[in-house]
Amino acid sequence: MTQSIAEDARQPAWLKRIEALCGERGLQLTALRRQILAMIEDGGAPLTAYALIDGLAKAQGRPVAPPTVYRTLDFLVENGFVVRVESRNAFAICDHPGHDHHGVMLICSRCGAAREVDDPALDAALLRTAARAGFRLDKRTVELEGLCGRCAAA
Amino acid sequence: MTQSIAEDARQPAWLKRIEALCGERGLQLTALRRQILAMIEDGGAPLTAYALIDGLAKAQGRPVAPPTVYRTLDFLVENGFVVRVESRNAFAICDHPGHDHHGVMLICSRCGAAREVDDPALDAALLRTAARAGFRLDKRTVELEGLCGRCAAA
DNA sequence: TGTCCGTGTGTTATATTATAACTAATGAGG
DNA sequence: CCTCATTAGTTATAATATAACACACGGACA
Repeated sequence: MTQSIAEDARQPAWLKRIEALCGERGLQLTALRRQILAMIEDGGAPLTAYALIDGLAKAQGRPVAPPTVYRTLDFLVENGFVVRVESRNAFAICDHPGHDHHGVMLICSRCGAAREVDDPALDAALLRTAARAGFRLDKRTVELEGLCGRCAAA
Repeated sequence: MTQSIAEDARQPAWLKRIEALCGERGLQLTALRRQILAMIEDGGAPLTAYALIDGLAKAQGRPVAPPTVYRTLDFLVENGFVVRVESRNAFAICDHPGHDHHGVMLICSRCGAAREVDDPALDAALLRTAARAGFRLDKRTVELEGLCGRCAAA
């Protein structure tokens, strides 16, 4: 209601993008969904469902049951706003929301940060690999673990 | 079971390979480890730890506690004889034991079968992606889900 | 105006996946 | 024989995830 123009203007790009997509698709970006998106974004690294459950409980001053968070994560993942990091049982903001995310997740084993990069050449290589094996590709999980530039320097 | 001596002599290639590696490295391929390898191989699809626990319990006629199986899986994975399929919380025989497995796992969403393929071109693409991001790569998790040739035909 | 319905959230209980910490058996080398 | 290292067994519990049902709320529309 009293949302100032200034605040509106400072809305991060990723959130604007997601709001636009929800508008287009008739999806509701509720308070809970926003809150969970914000927690994931702020985390600096992928967060587990239980980290979100705990954070949310703290923020709300009362316990939050797992299904509340898992359902919200399902929504966010299904709609491509969040990516599940399989090798960590964790969740990260998707850098290319809307598109089926063909991104590669680079996960630093030292600082825990995850960065999603999109690489058409790699993508093409994946498609060729699948095609050569006679495989009809639906979903990709590409997660690379190692040291990010910053941690490698240190 | 009609397991003949002839069959023994024809010990499957994967098992021979693993035995040889254990010999080289001074590792013990114990009965439990063999049994779990065999169960995974026979499964036709990656097996979860609890599927192994249940199968083993049935085979031995008495309960088997999780740590027994998880420890064995740790050994097999650490030594590159088995691969963990992250997107399924399951375990599959590694097709390239001994080498750090840079394989790609192709998982059929219909029949559940998983096939590991090695593709140098894809591997090179992964390395380039990591290098371009200033990332020192340690470990790869590449899992592609879709329909295998057989299931796609049906 | 009221009720029906779809969507989102809350609640309770439970299933599934995984590990910590300690004990016991076994076998190789002194 | 003793000692040590490795493997496996046992007990308890932690961490991750889902099923099933109840409640709230707002929009469609007779």
